[in-house]
Amino acid sequence: MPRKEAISDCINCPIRSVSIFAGFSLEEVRNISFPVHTVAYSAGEVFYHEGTSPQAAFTIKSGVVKLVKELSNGRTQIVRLLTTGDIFGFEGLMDTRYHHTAIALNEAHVCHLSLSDLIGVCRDNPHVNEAILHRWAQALKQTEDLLVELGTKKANERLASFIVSWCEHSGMEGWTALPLTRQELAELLGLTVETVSRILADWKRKNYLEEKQGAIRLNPKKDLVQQLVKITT
Amino acid sequence: MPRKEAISDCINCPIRSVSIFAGFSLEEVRNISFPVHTVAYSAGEVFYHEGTSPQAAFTIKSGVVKLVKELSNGRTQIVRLLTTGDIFGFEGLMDTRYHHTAIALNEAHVCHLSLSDLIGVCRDNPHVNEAILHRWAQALKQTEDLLVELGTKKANERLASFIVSWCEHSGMEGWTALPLTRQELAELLGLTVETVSRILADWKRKNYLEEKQGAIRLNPKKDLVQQLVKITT
DNA sequence: CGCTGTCTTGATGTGAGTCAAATCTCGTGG
DNA sequence: CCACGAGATTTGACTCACATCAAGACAGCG
Repeated sequence: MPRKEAISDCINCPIRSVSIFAGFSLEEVRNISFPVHTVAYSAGEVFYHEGTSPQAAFTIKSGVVKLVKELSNGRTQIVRLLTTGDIFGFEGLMDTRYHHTAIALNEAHVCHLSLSDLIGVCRDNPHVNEAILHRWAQALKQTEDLLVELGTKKANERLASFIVSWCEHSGMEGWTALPLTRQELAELLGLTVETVSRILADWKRKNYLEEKQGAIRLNPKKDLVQQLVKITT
Repeated sequence: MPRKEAISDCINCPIRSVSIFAGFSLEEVRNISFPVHTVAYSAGEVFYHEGTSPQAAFTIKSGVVKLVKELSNGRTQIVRLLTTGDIFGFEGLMDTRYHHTAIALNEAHVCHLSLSDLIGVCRDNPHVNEAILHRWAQALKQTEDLLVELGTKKANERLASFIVSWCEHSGMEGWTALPLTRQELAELLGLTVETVSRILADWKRKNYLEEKQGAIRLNPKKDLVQQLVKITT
């Protein structure tokens, strides 16, 4: 799997303001003392496997990444979805194993941060430290929200609130890329492919939403979006 | 609700070694510059409500605490169970609202740590900082594990793996206190009271486990414990 | 253009929710 | 110390949402 690599231009990084270096001055960014590489991964490529020994952490410049846990019996749960600005693999700072398998859902560009380098930065720089703490908090919140979905809602409610929040997250209005297969939606929401397919097909028939090669659009006629949201409660 | 309070004797604290002050020298502990109170809560008492403004964080000296999230429609999800040595309310360090409602499941003794005091300690002391980061990581892992349970397993499997891990957690062999009502087991595992009751009744009939006023014991005859674990996969 | 994998749809089974009632527990006050 | 009542637990009968099994229809790609 030949992968494009390049030294990152941190100074002009478009996501610097949301990265863990957000608190850095230009000066400090310039002084980042270790190499940061931008690496391209294509859909389906694995960043690392659950249980293996952590070498690196990543920041997403573009693309969508899933973190999954797999049971011995083959059942799979997507634990978190990550997009631009999100970081992953940082459990390597605290633990000797990765907690999930990380896989790109589409063409993704990420910054590769070697953990051995990162540990030092993290220790020396309170900004980074705090930034990382914030990310953990955020991840926990996200995970808890998903937990509540799975624990308290039924199939159509889960799907509705996921779709709606996914579309909102990316600005709403118009087409939103949704690089998840039915299978993956199922693995995220604790359902089966068939159930997801049926519900989505139903909504398309009812004109609640449209779908077009990996992108969806909620029908702007308000009451239809409401239909979805209201299910959510 | 009259509640017993007392200034904590941090030096001789039985859980100091697992607390966020674990890395402190005796000297440092002696110098903790703010008052730490030990407070007793009785079963059902609320530490704080989701969405309210954080005033304090807590460390459990004894007892069991549940963190719950409630939906507008009345459905409730227990997000995490906490026991001796665990901390909660620490999202107050990062956010302006508590993320859950915290409730004592039985008589509980906790150390009350004022957040305004804690912020300073946290900033000044890398040990504490790291300890807290560790707790976040731990909480995330725990939550993810529960998420996987809810997303991939069926009723009896969820209940089995919860019971087994709960018993293991507290040393196994013999009776283990289980201060959860059927309702609460249901709210933890995304089930209904009736389902929990039925499964448990069934296991008791089959002699997989015994129950006696808020305590359970897995039947030591190995194959029966195995029954439970094997369901778990 | 055929193949492979994804998606849709139908038929059927069943796990678990719902509703309702009987029974058990335990704390309270007489 | 016992009786009472509120809440917790159990149990049964019934329903329904979702999983499972099994074909087709439909891409996207070599």
